[in-house]
Amino acid sequence: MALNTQFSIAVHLLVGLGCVEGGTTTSGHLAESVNTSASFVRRTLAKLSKAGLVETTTGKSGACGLAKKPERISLLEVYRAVDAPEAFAIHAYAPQKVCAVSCNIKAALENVLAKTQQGMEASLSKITLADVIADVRR
Amino acid sequence: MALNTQFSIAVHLLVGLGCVEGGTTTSGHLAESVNTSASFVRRTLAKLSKAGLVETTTGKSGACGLAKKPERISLLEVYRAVDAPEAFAIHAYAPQKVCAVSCNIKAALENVLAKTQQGMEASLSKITLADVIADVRR
DNA sequence: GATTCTGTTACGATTATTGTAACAATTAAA
DNA sequence: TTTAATTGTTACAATAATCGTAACAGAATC
Repeated sequence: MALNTQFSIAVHLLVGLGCVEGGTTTSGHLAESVNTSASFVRRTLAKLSKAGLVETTTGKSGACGLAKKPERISLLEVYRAVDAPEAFAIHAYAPQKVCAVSCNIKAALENVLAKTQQGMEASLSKITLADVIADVRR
Repeated sequence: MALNTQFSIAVHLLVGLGCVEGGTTTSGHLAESVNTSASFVRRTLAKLSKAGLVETTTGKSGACGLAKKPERISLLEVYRAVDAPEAFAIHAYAPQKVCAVSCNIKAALENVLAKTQQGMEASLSKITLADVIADVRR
């Protein structure tokens, strides 16, 4: 499997929960649909649960379901819930004192990252889970 | 070093080239400023060169310099030149025929990725290398 | 009390990225 | 003409991050 697919899988899981008969199912069934391990599903669901996007019940006949209507879940919330990686990473380095670029580039790159991140997040905030579900059903 | 720092390093290199006395320098000097290997610098510079952002001369007293004025280099060009990873990756999986979500989610996720990518790239396109250089000099 | 879930942790396998080294090609300088 | 210094490229090892697997505690139903 490719790397950094947490967000993608999280959306898949939520769409699954939004489409399933009765509105709830188990991590095992979700894992089949996503084709990954039940354990990874549970780890991801736990994050979504902590973020208030998913409700779970433990114990026998425990299950997972959406905590909110799909119309009220934006993909930005999902992105943040699974703490997916940022738009890009800034390289670590020991600034060379004699080099102005080396000393100041980090702050400048952080500005660039902030703007890039904002652009990406603005797009994510405009898409709701309901949009994705509608797209899947069509 | 953290992963996926290609874009960040590429910007660092270009800022270095934009600031250096005389406008040109060698991969060895750049590597010192970035604190990475000269070889990785050369690989990255080669991509930037193929994209027309950097000019290089080989041979003894070979060197690298910006191919265009910093005002005319957008960070989107840099991003594309180093083929940095996309905003997120879509997980690979074998669609389960009985599951509508599993069958259709991929296309829906591709739509999401396209929009997210657009948001990110729009932000990058608005920042020029000159902006970053000004930020470093300040 | 047994069963069947979730939540969590630990650890190994896998994969992608980065570092290192080597060498050919190129050009200036000696 | 030879030498030296540089880029461009490749191959491979080292490193780091992600993902899969397994195990187990806690919880709730049967």
